[in-house]
Amino acid sequence: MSNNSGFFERVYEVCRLIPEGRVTSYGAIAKYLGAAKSARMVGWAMNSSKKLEDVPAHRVVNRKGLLTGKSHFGGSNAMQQLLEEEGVEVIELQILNFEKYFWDPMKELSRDL
DNA sequence: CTCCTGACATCCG
DNA sequence: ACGGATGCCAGGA
Repeated sequence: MSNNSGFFERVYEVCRLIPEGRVTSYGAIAKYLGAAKSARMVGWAMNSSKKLEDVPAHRVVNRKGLLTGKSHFGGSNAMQQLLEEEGVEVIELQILNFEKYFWDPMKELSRDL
């Protein structure tokens, strides 16, 4: 599972582990995988994950807490709505109290790994 | 088969 | 401090 050779597979795994009402950034996931510079790969992985229901890409935002990938959610504010439904306050694709809702895989998953 | 792009982040100048 | 260039992997044309 987590021993997959694919970089994407690891990204999917982390995304699935994101609890509801929580958000994380591409850089956090990338850094957790050991490739902070591969943050764009994380986004690209999400692109593939669009067809995967197990990957809540709407919980993954950029370092600014901005829902950059909302364009991939049908071109609507669906991404923002999903987050609001989970209890995350989002105004104009910008997450309020980003650090408060921020879920760090390195920090959270580090306990079990 | 080869080149470029892709939902970002970080370093160098 | 700000701007431009680089980096990672994989898929699409």
